[in-house]
Amino acid sequence: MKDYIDRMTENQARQFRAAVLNIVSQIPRGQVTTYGHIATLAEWPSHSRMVGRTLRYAPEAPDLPCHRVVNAVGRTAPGWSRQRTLLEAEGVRFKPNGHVDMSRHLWEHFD
DNA sequence: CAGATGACCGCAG
DNA sequence: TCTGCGGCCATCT
Repeated sequence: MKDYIDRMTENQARQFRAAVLNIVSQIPRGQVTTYGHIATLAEWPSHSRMVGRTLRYAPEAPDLPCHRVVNAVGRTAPGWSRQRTLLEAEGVRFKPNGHVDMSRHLWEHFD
């Protein structure tokens, strides 16, 4: 049982952000992954919210496919309708409820 | 320094 | 399938 919380030092926060950007840059075209999964791959589980923050305030780099990141149920980022357009252009299918068909496009970072 | 916020998550109901 | 709620934790007010 966890009776205390590990807090990030500034240096760890820097590495965390770098790891997030690195992971996102590896998402294959036509596939998506989740904030929580990225946090886990970055070795900081439970920091899914920080992943979202990192991407929201990250500089819009052309080589950073942050549009391939959705939440656990496949919902796209609020206030960014263009994300769906970008994904559909890659062949990503959306279900009638407006969510990405995760069973078909979820990227698990297989090596 | 206390309370609110969010590109989140998972479990009920 | 959808909504609500509690938990989460760095930031913001």
